Amino acid sequence: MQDVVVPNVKECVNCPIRHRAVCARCDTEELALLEDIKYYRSFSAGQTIMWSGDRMDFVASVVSGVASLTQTMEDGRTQMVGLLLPSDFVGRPGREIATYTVTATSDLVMCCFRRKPFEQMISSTPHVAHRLLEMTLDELDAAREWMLVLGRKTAREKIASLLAIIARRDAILSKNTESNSLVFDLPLTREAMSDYLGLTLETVSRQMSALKKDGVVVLEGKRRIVVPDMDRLMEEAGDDSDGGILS
Amino acid sequence: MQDVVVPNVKECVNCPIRHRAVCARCDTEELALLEDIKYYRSFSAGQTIMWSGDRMDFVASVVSGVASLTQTMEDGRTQMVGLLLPSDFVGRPGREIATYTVTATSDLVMCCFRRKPFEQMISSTPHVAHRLLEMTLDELDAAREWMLVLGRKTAREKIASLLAIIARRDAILSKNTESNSLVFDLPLTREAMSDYLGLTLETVSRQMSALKKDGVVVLEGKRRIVVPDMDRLMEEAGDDSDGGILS
DNA sequence: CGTGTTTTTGAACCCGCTCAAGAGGAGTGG
DNA sequence: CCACTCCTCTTGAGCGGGTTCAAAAACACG
Repeated sequence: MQDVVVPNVKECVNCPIRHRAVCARCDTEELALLEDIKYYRSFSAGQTIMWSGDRMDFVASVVSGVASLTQTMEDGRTQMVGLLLPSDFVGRPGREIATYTVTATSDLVMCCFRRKPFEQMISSTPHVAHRLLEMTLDELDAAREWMLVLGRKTAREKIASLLAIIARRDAILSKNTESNSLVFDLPLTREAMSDYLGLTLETVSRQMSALKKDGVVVLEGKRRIVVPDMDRLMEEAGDDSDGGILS
Repeated sequence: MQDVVVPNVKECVNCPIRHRAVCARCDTEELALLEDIKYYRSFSAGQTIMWSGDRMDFVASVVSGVASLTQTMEDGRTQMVGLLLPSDFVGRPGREIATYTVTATSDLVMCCFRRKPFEQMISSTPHVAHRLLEMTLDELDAAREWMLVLGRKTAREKIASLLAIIARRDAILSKNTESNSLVFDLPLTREAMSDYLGLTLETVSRQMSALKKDGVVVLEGKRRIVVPDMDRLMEEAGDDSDGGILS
C-alpha cells in the first residue's frame, strides 16, 4: 500500500483524478461551483463508509484507494457488485437511501459533494451530466462483463479475470507500460476476492496457489503480484487476448 | 404471446411506451425532432437483431415484445447480460460497434433512431440526456441485483428470482393488480432462462418442476405461469418480501 | 513471545453438470 | 385421421468442481 497521501489537494486543478472523474469535462467556472460544495473524507482500510439502507447526503469520487459496493442477503451471503478505483463515482443522484453497503477496501480518500447542490448541477451544467452518463454507461458495461464471469466462468478463470482487470486498471493509472510484465499490489483480501467472484475464500486461496504453481503469476509477499506474461493471464481468464492492454 | 400488434403507431403521442421510454420527458417540440429520425422495425421470435462486433447505425427502444443482450465466449458458453422489455433502450450513444449480441426472444417491435442525429439530440436536448441517464442508472441497479443472483443464489432461488422479476415488470406494464395472485406468460425458452441464470437448461427444467410440485407456481401449458402467492415466490427467491409489488 | 487475524491445506460431501434417453407438441404431408 | 419429423422440454444416472468443516501455517502487532 504505497500510501498516497493526497498532499493538500484543496484545489481541483491539482487533483489527480481531474481528467477522469465526474468533473472531467468542467471548465474553470463550473469547477468553482464544485469547489463550493465539495469536501474530502478519509477512511482506513476495512472501514464501512455507508450501510445499505442508510440516508445518503452526499455523492463522491474516489480520489485514492479502493472501495467496494456489496449486497448482502439475510443469511449473510455477500456479493460485491462494484469495485471502485480512483476516479470512480459513488452514489446516485436523486436517490436518498443507499442501496449498497460501501466499504473502504484499502485506505481511501474521497471527494464528496453535498447531494442536493450536486443534483442541481446535474440539471444546470450539461458537462457534469454528460460525463456522469458516460461513466454510468462504462459501469454498466463493466457490470455486464462481470455477469459473464459470475455466471459462466470456472474458479480458475474467475481469479484470472479479476487479476487481469486490476492489472489493466493499474497499468492505465500508473502508466507503467515499460514491458509486457506487470507488477501491482492486490488491494483486496482473499475474502473480498471471494465476495467479488462468487466463490468461497478457500477456493480463491487454492486457485491462487494453482496459478502460482503454474507460473501464471508470481507472488511477492502476500499482496504484491507479478504477471510475467499478460497474454498468458488473459488466456487463463478465458478472454481472447486482443493484445492491446490500453484499449 | 398475446400478439400486441402495435396498430399503426406512427405518432409518438399514441405510443404505448410514450411515458417510460427514453423520450418520456420530451415536450411536443422535441418529439417532433425524434419523429424525424425514427422508424419502426419488427422481428420474429428467435431472430438475431445484431451480432456482437457489428456496426451499429441506430439505437432503439423496445416497443413490444422481449429482446435479450448476450455475451458469448469462444467455446460457446453464453451469458445473457440484459433482458429488454417494452420501453427499454438498446445501444450506446457514442459507440459504433455493438458489444453484445441482441436477439428477439419473442416477436418484437422496436422504435429505432438513426445514431448520429440521436447523438446530436443527446447533446442538444437535456430532456433526452437526462432520461437516458436515469434509465442507465436503473439498468445498472438491475445488473447489480443480477450479480447477486448469479454469484450467490442456488438454482432454485435463481429460478424464483427470474420469475419474480418478470412477474413484477408484467404487473407494472399491464396493471393487473387485482389480487395477490398473478398470471403471466413466460417470454423465455428454457435455454434463454438458463443463459440468463448461469445454469444448464436441464437444471432449469428440474427446478421449474420442483417449484411446481411444491405449489409455488402453477404451469398452464408450457409458457403460462400462475403465481398463487407472490410473497411465497419472493421468499423462495431469497429476497425479503417488502410487500410492495409496485415500489 | 503470545494473541488475533489472514491464508493455506486437507478430506469428505453435495449441488449442479454431463451425457443419454424419453415425452410432449406443433406442423406437414399422405 | 395417422405417420412422420422437428423441436422443446422433462427425467434419470453418474460424475466432478466447488463447498463445507476442520486444522495447521504464516503473518502482524502488541
